[in-house]
Amino acid sequence: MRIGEVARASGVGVQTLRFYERRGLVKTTRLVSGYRNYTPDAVLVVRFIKQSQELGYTLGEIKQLLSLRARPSGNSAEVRALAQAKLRDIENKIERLHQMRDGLSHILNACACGGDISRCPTLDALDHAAP
Amino acid sequence: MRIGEVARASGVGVQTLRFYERRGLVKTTRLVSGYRNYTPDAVLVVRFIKQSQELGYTLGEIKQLLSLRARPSGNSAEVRALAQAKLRDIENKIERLHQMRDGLSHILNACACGGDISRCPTLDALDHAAP
DNA sequence: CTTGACCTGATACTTAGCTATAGGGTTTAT
DNA sequence: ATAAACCCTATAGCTAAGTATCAGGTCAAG
Repeated sequence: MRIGEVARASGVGVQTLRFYERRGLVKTTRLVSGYRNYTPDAVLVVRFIKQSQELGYTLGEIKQLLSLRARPSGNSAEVRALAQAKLRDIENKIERLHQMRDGLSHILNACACGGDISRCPTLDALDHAAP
Repeated sequence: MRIGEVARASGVGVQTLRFYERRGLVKTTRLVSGYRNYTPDAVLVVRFIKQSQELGYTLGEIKQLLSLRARPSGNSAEVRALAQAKLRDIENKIERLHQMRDGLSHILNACACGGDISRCPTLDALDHAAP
């Protein structure tokens, strides 16, 4: 695939793809013309990058996550430790989102203010999301 | 509380607090001297901001989340709709994190590669996180 | 065999979210 | 009453992550 195709399929601009390549997030080969040649897998990688960014990861962290997928030969203990660390991190985020969700859904459902949030007596609910 | 106190208690710099005030995220009153006067609540707000950022929210979105807590008089239907939208957003994030977690924990546990990730046959696991 | 859509690298600009600096006023302890 | 530790505004600078522009090279269709 060429760069424009990948851009359309993954919903980013071509500049962004070149930028990701410079940052080592997406690999390409080159045609004789100099054109970048992407495998269809690149589309998945780019979508993964975008998803991860929305979940609060930086490009540096995402590069690490992608390296777990890239299967470096040897040194599997190190890779395993990284995967474990990332797993803990993800579970941490999930828990904090649960707290936010509970705070918000308290406002929306459990509270006895009859739908009128402006007169809700327990609106410190969101504070549970800020421990 | 004065700005330095709030900064220490919430783990950010005083510049950051002044910046948050300009962006309308943290309210203050002023002493005759011109010094900012914070309520202890500001510490919770700042921590909430930091937590939310790590979960992928921008300051603009966080301002909206905080407005749910600020109890604007009247117009509760609008506030309720916003809360509902944010709730959906949070549940969406939780789901995507679950997918990432499952992909990663597959690598770490369920896979029959005996701990050697570099020879794991099903390492497209992470792709499930990139739908 | 040229036109238009595509690609190249290099460079510069933009936005978000801070962070630092300059030049000064306030408060508190000695 | 003065030094240290705090505060003020204003302005400038920084990093991350793009986004735009320039001056060209490539390729498929007509």
